[in-house]
Amino acid sequence: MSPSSATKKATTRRQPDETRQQLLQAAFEEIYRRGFHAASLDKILAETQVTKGALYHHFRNKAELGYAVVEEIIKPWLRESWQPVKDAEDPIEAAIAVVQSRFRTLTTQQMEFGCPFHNLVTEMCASDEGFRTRLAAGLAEFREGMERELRRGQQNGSVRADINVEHAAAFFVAGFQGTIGVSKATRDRDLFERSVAGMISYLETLRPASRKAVH
Amino acid sequence: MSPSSATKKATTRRQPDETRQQLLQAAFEEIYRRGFHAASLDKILAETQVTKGALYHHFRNKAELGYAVVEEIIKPWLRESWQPVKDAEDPIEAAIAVVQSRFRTLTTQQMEFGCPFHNLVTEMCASDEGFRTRLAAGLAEFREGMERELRRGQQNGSVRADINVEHAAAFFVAGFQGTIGVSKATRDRDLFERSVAGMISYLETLRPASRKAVH
DNA sequence: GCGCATCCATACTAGTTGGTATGTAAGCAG
DNA sequence: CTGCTTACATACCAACTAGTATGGATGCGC
Repeated sequence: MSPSSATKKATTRRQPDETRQQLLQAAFEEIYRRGFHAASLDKILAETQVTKGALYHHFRNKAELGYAVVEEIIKPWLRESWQPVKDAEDPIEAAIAVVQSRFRTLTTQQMEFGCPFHNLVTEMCASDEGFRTRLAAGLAEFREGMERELRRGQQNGSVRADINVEHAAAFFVAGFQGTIGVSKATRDRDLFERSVAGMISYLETLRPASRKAVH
Repeated sequence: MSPSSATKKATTRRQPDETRQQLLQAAFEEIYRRGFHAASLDKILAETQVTKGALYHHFRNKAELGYAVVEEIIKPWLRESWQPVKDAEDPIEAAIAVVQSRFRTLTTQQMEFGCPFHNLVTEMCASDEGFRTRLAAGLAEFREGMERELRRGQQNGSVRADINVEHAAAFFVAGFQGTIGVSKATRDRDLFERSVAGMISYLETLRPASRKAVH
């Protein structure tokens, strides 16, 4: 609009990669806030100042845009979040740290809108196979990573040898998703903290008795 | 359709209560399967053979219809599901039984569409305060009931005295919601079972050592 | 400079949505 | 039977949706 705020309108040059990234980012925000169905392409275009022709040049349809958001934004973010657990020698300790960090840095807005990954799982998996397979793969990656780390922990003695890592990993993933999901309804920070405390207590039960309450 | 199955078209009489119930039931099904946003009033009307005038006579708008579904169908169902825990002298035992029963009776369709309560929490809480307050109240009822029962269990010795019941109840509710939510994406019955097993293991840790592995 | 694929802009459409305006028939009170 | 409220029925609409048709500009290979 204003000649001074020249983004790419003024430079008149074409930057397809940047255009695509802008669309992805705006689509992520819109989907995160309103859900995929309610997300409006027109709103995304208005936000990015990109035209419909450009959008449909980069993405075949709305679903493909959503898939790209999952693959290129949400999944990498999920991987990054749990990276610390992979690098730690004590996976339980690291998992607790990630959970606590997530709680401490949780903004009001994040509590309001929940987890972008989990939101899409709930909304889209039943009606769209393209979303379902991609999201299921993301969950599997998360869960299998947790399994691996728990096994590693069993070998180095930081995780009890008698627990079933498959059960524990599956329930941990579910408990984490559920904790954020529930807090979305209550918007009660204290309640969220209690659930987190419950989860941490659970994680503690996975450690050998000798190591309990170390942190 | 068939003249024998005369509902209210043939009897030409007016049955407002029944009409309302039909609408609620059909709305529940539609919302459960497609989510609230994607749920189409026209589809609900086509399903029930009720006209738009009738619908808007009974409900002011789509949101009010949704609220009524929550209050009159979903919440009572939630209460009923966990009733056994309230009547049992060993709440952990009872909770495990409910969870296991829920797993055993889970249909393919239920795994596909998830938990109607949790679906609405995820989809609507951020954008609609009417839904949020109602759903938060339902969750609070569930959680507080669990707290009560755990406290009672502490008194009669079926629950460890040193656990924090507020933490445990909050995490249990979250873990349960999360378990069903995750299974919606994976559609993997074995994985769901693993998560349930993980949850049961967690519940076991809430019992006194003397009572462990009783069931 | 020429040709061509990539990249984007504008205008438009068909379909669906929730919601409303208006009319009418049932059924109870009197 | 009269009158009024409840309970519907029909027709319609404005808003919005994703998606498309088409035209033009950019920029790179040659």
